[in-house]
Amino acid sequence: MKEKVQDKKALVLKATLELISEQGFCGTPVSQIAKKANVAVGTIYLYFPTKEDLINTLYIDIKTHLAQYIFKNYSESTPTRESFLILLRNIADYFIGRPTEFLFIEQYSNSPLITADTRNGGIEIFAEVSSLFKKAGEENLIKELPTAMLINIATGAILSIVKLCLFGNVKVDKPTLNTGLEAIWDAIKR
Amino acid sequence: MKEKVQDKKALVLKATLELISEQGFCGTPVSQIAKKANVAVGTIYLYFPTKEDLINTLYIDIKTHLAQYIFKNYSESTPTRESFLILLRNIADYFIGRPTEFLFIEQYSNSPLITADTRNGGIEIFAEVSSLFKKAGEENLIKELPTAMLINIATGAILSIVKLCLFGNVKVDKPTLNTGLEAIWDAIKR
Amino acid sequence: MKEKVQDKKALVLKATLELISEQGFCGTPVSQIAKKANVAVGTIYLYFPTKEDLINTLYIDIKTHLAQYIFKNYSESTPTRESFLILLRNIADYFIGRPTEFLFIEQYSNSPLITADTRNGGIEIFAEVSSLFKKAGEENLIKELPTAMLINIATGAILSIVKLCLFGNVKVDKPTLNTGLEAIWDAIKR
Amino acid sequence: MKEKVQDKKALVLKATLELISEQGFCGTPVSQIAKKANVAVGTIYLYFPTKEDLINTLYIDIKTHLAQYIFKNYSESTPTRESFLILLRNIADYFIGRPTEFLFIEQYSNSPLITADTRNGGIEIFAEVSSLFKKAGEENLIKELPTAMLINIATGAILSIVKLCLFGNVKVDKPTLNTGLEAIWDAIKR
DNA sequence: CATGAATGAGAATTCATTCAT
DNA sequence: CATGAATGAATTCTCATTCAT
Repeated sequence: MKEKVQDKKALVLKATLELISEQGFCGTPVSQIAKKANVAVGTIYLYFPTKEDLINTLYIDIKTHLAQYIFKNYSESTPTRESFLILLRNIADYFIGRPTEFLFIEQYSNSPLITADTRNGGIEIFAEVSSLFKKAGEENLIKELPTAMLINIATGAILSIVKLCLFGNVKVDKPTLNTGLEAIWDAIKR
Repeated sequence: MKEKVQDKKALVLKATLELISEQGFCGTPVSQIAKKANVAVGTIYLYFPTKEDLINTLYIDIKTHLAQYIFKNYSESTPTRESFLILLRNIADYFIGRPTEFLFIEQYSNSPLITADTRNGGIEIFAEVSSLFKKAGEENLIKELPTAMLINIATGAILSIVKLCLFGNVKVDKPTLNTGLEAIWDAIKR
Repeated sequence: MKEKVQDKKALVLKATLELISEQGFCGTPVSQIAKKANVAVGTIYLYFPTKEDLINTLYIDIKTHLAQYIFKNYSESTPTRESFLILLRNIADYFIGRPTEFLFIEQYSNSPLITADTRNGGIEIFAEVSSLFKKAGEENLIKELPTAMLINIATGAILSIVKLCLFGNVKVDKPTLNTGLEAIWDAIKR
Repeated sequence: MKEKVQDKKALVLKATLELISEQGFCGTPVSQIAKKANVAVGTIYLYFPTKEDLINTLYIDIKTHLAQYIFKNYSESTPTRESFLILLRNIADYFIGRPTEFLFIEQYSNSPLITADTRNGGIEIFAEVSSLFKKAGEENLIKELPTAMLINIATGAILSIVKLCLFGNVKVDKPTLNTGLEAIWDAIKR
């Protein structure tokens, strides 16, 4: 019974993700989402007060999911550089395996449709990542730049690499990708 | 008389840019654009067949403008690394001075609203940049990675730095920014 | 067990009355009635085939209740004028003590939502009142006007007085009210 | 040009009045109003921000129109009783010639759809009528009751008489109507 | 060229009603 | 009897686009 409910909600979110990342927010009527989710239009409004709410929930869900994924195989005891590369690789893996999620995030993280609450809400990756940078700083491994800037350089670069892997004209093989990740480290390291 | 025409067209594009980057495409009716541009609704359709066309034109305009701006102070004879840094700095300068353009590009470069033609059209930066990378490759200065990947790393990083400068919580001063740009070079360089 | 049933039905009718007289028919969803009545939506449809039926039942209920109330302290043997004033006072008392019922009646007695059946149905006050007017006529006490007109003058006036008492800016005290009722008699009397 | 505009607005109001007084507010979709007014749906929203606004405008319009009509043949110099009867007759005439307006007013003057602003807004009849009652009071012609109560008695009665004329089973001829109006005076007079 | 009133297709949202539990 | 999740028809309202002036 309880599973059924989660079922419908999840079906709606899945359909929304697929349609909206391909057609955009205004390009996809709620009716189409309903059809794709095999659900009545009214049912959507049973779980989400608004079409905008749907997209915000989706955003949070993906961010949360990503946050959990990012720390796979990650341990405080691992050497800093390696830790860093693991994080990068996890991000890459996550999105390369999920082109739709990637497109969605790329399109909507800067959209006015995403409320400030949503953008800042959800699980916090920042703290953990910051502590890694702090450790790296203490070990004199990285440049003397504001952590925020280092983080931005790294995330900007990694997402751009993912974009290349997913939609670029060239095929990126594993070793090339790895070298790419290491290049990001080179940007960060002292 | 010809200037007047260009005047109206430009006014419309300006209004569109400002409104759409703040409120999104579906969040801004054509009527609102008309009001902001001090122009009648019908006038807009004199210059642009479609609302979508408006946004696509805007996209091309900005890309073109950026392309011109990018090669300021750039010369083939300048040493490679310096050339590279000049390009990065130009990109940064361009967008830091134009937050609205930046927001617009961030939101719409991955949007289904931008047609394939538009995305690939306009003035070509790629050729010139590629030749710089080729030169750098011949000089053994950069990593043995596909040029596309190096470009993506660099552009991803630089845009992310711009985002930090424009909307981040920390203020980024000139020297910090410069060090950031150099960090990007570090990612690229062998 | 039977009482329980009546209980739920009554709860629903009570909630309907309160909500609908305040928010109007289209302003109050069945779901809201259910919530206010502490009952499931489906339960309402166990007792009433339709939302419209709900309002019609309510209308009949109130009319019936009023009809019973009207003849309090009324007796054929009482002098005509006094009888008349008793009826007026009973109507006033009934509604002044029941603002919600009053609002409901005022709003819906002329509404197309109330079916002809409902409007004419229920307990008949008319017969008894008519016979009072007939008696008054025979006693040469009242004007030579169609009974219907006399009745309309009286009911129009009394309901309007009630409205003043309930929602007017001035407070109406007992003696004033009584004088008002007597004024209505003055309209009727020869 | 300007007339055309007023034309459309007026057409919409007329259609609204006719449909809504017969079918009720929720019984008449905006689309139906548009059809009856020979106007596109969007046009309605060009003049009225909301369906509710439509009904409120209508209410004000009718009240204003009535207010103008009420003082036909009315003059301060006319003897008080006659003045009073003229007012009553004007009200009767107005509504007997406009059954639809009457139905509308009866249905909506107590409806929550009519905002407080609307109910209290528009042209003020009250002042003029009050001064008539004041004069009557000074002439010792009327009962010592709050003016508000006298007014309510009179208006309640006259509207109820109108209802009888319009929808009652008996036909009311001119002399009968006049006697009815005089009966209302009897209620008021000392 | 410029205008902006008019259009009506299409979108988001609501809500009376049903029915499986 | 009671429930309330699910439905989808119907409704309000928006807005891109047109066209007569």
